[in-house]
Amino acid sequence: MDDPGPGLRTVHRLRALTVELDLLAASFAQRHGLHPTDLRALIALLDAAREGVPATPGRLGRELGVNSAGTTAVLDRLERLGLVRRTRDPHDRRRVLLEVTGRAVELGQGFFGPLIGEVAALVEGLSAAERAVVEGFLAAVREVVARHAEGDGNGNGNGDGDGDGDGRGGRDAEAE
Amino acid sequence: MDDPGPGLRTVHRLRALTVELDLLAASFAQRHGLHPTDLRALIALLDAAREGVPATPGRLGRELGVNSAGTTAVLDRLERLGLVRRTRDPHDRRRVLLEVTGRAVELGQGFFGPLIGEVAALVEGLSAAERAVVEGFLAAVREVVARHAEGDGNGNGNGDGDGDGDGRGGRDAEAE
DNA sequence: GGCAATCTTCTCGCCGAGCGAGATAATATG
DNA sequence: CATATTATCTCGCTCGGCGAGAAGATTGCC
Repeated sequence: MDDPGPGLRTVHRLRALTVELDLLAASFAQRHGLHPTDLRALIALLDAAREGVPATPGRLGRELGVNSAGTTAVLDRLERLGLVRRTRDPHDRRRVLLEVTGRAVELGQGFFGPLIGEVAALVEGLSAAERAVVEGFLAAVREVVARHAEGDGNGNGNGDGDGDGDGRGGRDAEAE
Repeated sequence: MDDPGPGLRTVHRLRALTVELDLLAASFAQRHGLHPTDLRALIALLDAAREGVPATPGRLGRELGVNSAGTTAVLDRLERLGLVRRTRDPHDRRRVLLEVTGRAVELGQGFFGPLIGEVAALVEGLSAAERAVVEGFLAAVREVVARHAEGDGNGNGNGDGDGDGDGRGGRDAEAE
């Protein structure tokens, strides 16, 4: 029962949150006859649709970290469930374009909707300053995680005390 | 593109963060010959060890949402890798106690160490007030997520939570 | 134009993670 | 002491995901 510093305590809280979210996603997926990967794929496709990025099997597979064969299987399942439709790209007929159906959007809403609503309400109950703190924190953490994810192939030599010292520098690195 | 309210933007950021964390965990696992479930199991076991909670296959399986057969398989793999050791509980000899080896601790440090260090530093660079805001936000979100997880028909009583302090609540869900 | 290199997706065969059912051993309960 | 309960493990099976490679389309080079 050590008492870690406030930093560690917060880290721990954050991790607990992600665990909770994962469990929720897994149980939701199972309840709808989906596998965790299917749900991840669906989310990626919904995101792409929302952002207007054309979705293809290749891109999806890369995002999911799944083989092309596996990607085909995922899409077969999603298509069989009526959540995704495959159409050939008229401009490059090697490609297949993926479009999510209305049903997929509904499903996504069913999963995220209430959750998003509550959390959003929670955020909107904060003052502007508080909100800025939270957003800055999230963006900063994500930036850290992304950096670690990149230096993945080898022994990342980052234990060297990057020294950041005060972690409040410029964040909001990028848009998603 | 569309500009959702500040609430939605924050939600989106949070989700992006969890996705990033998942990918990192997956790639780390793969790099070490582990499966995602193995890594989750290892983390759960390390947590239990840190908190002084006795770890058993049954409890682990419940936390992971995995069958008893699957749990045995997970433990076989971890044991073969020299990360976990099984010993019979002398007080209740049906039980098997799980202890993580030093190697497992090292592995955990290798994964979380640098990340935790940076994020912790980041948190400690915040003022006390800002820290309170962040912690409050994380706790509130987690509470919301946990509530939804309950209503999701998933009976797994993962009360792990923040880890320091509360622990054995005793409210295990076996509503099924 | 024709031929080769390249890209995208899908098919096939296989491995193994995780499930259901049931076996086995130890502990509680009457 | 017999019986129910708890904890873990074994067996057989399904099916998600991987590697290899085929098939169709495009681009580049001569």
